[in-house]
Amino acid sequence: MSKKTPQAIRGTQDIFGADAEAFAFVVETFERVRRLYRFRRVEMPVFEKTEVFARSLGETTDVVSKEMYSFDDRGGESLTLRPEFTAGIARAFLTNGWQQHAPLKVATHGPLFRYERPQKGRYRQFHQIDAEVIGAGEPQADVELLAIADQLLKELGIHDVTLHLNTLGDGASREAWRAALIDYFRAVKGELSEESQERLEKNPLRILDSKDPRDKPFLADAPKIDAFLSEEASAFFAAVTSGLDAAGVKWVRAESLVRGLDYYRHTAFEFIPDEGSASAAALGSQSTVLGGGRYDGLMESLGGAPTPAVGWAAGIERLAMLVGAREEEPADLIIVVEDDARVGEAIGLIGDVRRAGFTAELVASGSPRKRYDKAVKRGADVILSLRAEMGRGITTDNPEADVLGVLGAYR
RNA sequence: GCGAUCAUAGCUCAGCUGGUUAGAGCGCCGGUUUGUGGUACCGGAGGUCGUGGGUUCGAGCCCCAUUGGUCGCCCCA
Repeated sequence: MSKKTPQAIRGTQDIFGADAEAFAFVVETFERVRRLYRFRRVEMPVFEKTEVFARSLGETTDVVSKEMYSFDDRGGESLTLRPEFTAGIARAFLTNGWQQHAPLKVATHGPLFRYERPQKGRYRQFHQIDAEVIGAGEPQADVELLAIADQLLKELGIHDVTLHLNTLGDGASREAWRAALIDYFRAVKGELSEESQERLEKNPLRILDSKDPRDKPFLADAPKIDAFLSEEASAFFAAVTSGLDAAGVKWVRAESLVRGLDYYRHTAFEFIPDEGSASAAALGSQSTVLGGGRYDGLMESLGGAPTPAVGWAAGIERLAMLVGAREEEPADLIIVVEDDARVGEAIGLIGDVRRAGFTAELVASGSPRKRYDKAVKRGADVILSLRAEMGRGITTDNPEADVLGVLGAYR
């Protein structure tokens, strides 16, 4: 490595070849499925004023307090590279008068940035697909949002992940549950892991997620959200689950599934690989492939009117890992110029072929004698070789290939 | 922020307990062979062994630091 060449930034990736094809397959499939459900495409800025994230995610969250790429621009304003989509979309909903379109179903995808230690399925610049339904307070919105997620995963060929579903209740239910959890765990604080002792102050719901063996004995008897649900909240959850059943979306109840961000209410969910499955092995410790929930409280934190909303996001890199490497498609035609005098002829011909809608590649460099072999290695339906002597220069394993029609005179 | 582990050619790796000019396969470039053919052979380019210090008569190999990769904790998609 030359001293003069700068290295790529830690946690960024240069995606190429079969991996890039897998990435593109995820995005293309998402675009197709999103149209099926009539989610509207939106393009969002990659950066926002820092307060957009600070206010919506909460100053104390890990994301805001230590994972954001924030900087002052030349005018002295603090800006931040988006660490997630939802806050920016909520801001746009308020500043652009998108209320008039409510309930608004939108979808987007693109890069996000988080200053974290990279590991399997986790990067500093990563990419997500994202779907949100804004201004819809009824459980049917949750159901539709989960149905699109479920169909997307199936169309990607991912069948060994399951929807883990929970409810956090409405604001009052959630607060009562939270208080009960704090009481419960505080009583045994000394026996909890260091992490959980800290979580007790910052984010007590997260203790339920703990993998530490010291915490495990206390988890089973911890207070359950179901005991604190208001009548409305529990009716809401029942409507979501029966809607999922009607839609044919398989799910399991996950009582310890919580969200780190405070703005979540009611439905919370993650699609997680089944234990022992190929997808579980492919993802390592980053088990969640798609996650989200209802965030009825968010708009108010940004100064808007109370607005119900649900959404999810999924990591494209993680989905691409489950899809597996995909080979680039071979060309319909490769033209090999074995005689440099015929390069002009080749350029004209390949233009005709491409305008006719076929994929075509030209091999006209390197040792003329090795060009044909190079073409064979790359692979194509049809290889046309232009040599010094005239004569048949076409080889194909597929005599029915449509591209042969364009090549009439060369047969 | 914490921990583990790795870093030799474009790629995948070898390099014995530290000992002369650092190797292989693949790939790349050129040539020969074959001549409708993913063949075989010959040759070539390409490495200050991630970087910087140190120990030693001598370091790719040992020590320290640093950067980066990989994996885990935290957190999260």
